[in-house]
Amino acid sequence: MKKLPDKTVERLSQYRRSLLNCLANGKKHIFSHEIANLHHITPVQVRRDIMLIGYTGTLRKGYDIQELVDLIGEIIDTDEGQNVAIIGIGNLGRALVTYLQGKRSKLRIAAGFDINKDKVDRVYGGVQCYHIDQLEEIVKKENITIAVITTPADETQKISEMLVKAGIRGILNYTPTAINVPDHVYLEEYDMITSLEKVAFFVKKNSLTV
Amino acid sequence: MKKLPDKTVERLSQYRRSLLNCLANGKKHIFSHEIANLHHITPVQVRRDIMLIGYTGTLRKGYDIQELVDLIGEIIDTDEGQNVAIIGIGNLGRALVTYLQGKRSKLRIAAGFDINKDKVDRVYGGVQCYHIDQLEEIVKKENITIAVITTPADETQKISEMLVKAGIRGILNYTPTAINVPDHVYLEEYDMITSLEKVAFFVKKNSLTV
DNA sequence: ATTAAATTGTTATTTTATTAACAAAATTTT
DNA sequence: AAAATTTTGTTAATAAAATAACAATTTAAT
Repeated sequence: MKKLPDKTVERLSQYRRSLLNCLANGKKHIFSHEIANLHHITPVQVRRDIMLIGYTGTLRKGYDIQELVDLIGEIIDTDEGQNVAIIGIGNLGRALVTYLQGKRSKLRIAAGFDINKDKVDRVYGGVQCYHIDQLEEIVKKENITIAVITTPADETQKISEMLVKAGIRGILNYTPTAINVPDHVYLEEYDMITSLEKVAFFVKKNSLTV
Repeated sequence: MKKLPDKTVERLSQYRRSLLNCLANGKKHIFSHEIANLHHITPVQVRRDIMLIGYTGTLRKGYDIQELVDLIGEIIDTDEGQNVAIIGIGNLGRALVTYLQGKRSKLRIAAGFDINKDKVDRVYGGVQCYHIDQLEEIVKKENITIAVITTPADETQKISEMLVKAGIRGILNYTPTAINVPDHVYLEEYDMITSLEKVAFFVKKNSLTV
């Protein structure tokens, strides 16, 4: 398979979620424009994404939802699934646990980590919380490959070094501080304040031009 | 001012945050490559962004941090600031309140909304929580222009219609369900599960090719 | 005083992502 | 049975974003 564009990967994940929804409602087939409407994008983009993963629908009947879901699964997921650690069991960490629960995903939150003694050794939404010092040990034991950093504090770079050392292969960083990781670790960063300021900017701009 | 690219707006917000940090540490000037290092991007991109907002540094001395911060503020912020509502005072909503506190931002979280009777009329991190039925009333009273949807549930489209009706001009949607809004409302959507699945995909891919 | 190094600002190029265009085939309508 | 419509798959065109290239200029080094 040729290299999938970043954005296509993101959209495939989203398609799958709404396709699972359709399946749950007893729907069997779907047209590109239906998928497009669910994600307010164009039907062409949907067809192009689907083309890129080598699936073909049937003319005038659309795509077989189950087949498409399965294929997206083959592309995105690993057979055994992947284990995720949440670093920082604050509000955001707990929100993530909630969001993932019941999503019959191949991603399993296998552990949480914190420095707060009150949180360590407790269970949050079914996730055991360990002290950050146990990181390496637990990452090995639970075969964790992915970490989500949700600490509001500014220890981020230090934490990321611990993660890399422990053998983590992908990091999703929700901290406002950007971090540096070696090439073999995939890094995705997202900053909520920036998103909010972006919305604010475009609201301001629209107000001016209207 | 010519139209700023989306991505430039995002980066300006991020630059400002680290520049404020520098200021707090007593730093007065900064080079493009220093800013670049803080955000692991290239110096060219930094210079280009700064060029687009019409600021010029001094050769061999870099950019005056205070001036740059002020200019970014002029571009992103409004003079009076903007008021934000959080829809859904769950974990994610509370995380946002925490993240914004003490960030001396022009964005003020003016109200929270929920349907849970236990949450209504309480104060979370300094933010008063109202029942969702009071939305229109409070939005007018507090002059709220921006809403962040952080409900995990699937009432999203209905909520977004309420927001539009109440006069909201920009929405940041953290729900996994995409929503439709009229053209005059700016919409930004972000899906945490998708980000996580994206990381998982690239971790898998790297494992295969290495 | 000359040369070398560092740094900005800007234009040009390349890459990535989106949208448009359209042929091919299945179905429906006339 | 022929024509019209719908829908896919794919190539071509456009737009957006990132990177490279490089002139201009200041400072530092020789």
